[in-house]
Amino acid sequence: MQRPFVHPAIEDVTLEGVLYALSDPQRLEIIKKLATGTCGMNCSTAAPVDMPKSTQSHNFQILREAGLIRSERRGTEVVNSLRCSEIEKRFPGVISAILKASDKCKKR
Amino acid sequence: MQRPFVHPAIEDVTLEGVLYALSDPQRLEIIKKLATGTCGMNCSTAAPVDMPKSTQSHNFQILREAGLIRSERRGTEVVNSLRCSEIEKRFPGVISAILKASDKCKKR
DNA sequence: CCGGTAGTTCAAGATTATTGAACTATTGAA
DNA sequence: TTCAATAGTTCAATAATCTTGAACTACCGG
Repeated sequence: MQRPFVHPAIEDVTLEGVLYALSDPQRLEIIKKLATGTCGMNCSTAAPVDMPKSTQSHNFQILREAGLIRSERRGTEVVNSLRCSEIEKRFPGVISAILKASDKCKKR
Repeated sequence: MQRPFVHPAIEDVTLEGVLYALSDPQRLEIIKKLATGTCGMNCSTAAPVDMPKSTQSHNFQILREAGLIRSERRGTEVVNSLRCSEIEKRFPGVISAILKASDKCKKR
């Protein structure tokens, strides 16, 4: 068996951790993509196309440990889903404002 | 004369840069302290007491380049003030929600 | 001109990020 | 059940950043 995923309890989620996790453009892209779909998404689907797999793993780990996503193994893949509603309760307005603002920054 | 400070135009301020700047607990402290006062504040006053001066300079530079503060030399000191109203216009709700949430995280 | 105050710059060591390569786990098919 | 393919993980090495003491610059008051 593989090492199980660790998810922080919502009360252990820190604002700094959340902000840090979202401060990377590629990680923010992942969150935005997860936010579009209603159900979970595997890593390769949620990540930007050009992201190497090892970088994927690393970034998903950061998002997970920040408390932004929940990851579950389903056979050969990992299904990731947002914990936005929890975080919205803990830090009202933070995630929603960031997601709204992120559309304004479409650079490429 | 010393190197003059560089401030990004508000339209060049990026969400990622703002989030990254605020993701450091000590930098967030600086912003919160600046937010309490109505007028500007010099670096040593705004920074946490135990922060070495060179670290101060570095952190203020990051805040400045992220677009969060404006710095002006006034004789021997540097007066720093928030650019929150500009940023609030550019990224509505982001800064205000973060500042509100940051009170919830009083750990130490 | 001197001493003190406020910050800056530099350099070196310590963290952290990035990613190719090798590996593990699971599934579906022959 | 063995094989190959798929989806991620782990490791290791390099690259990029952060942290901070020490030396330096700039300004002010006397």
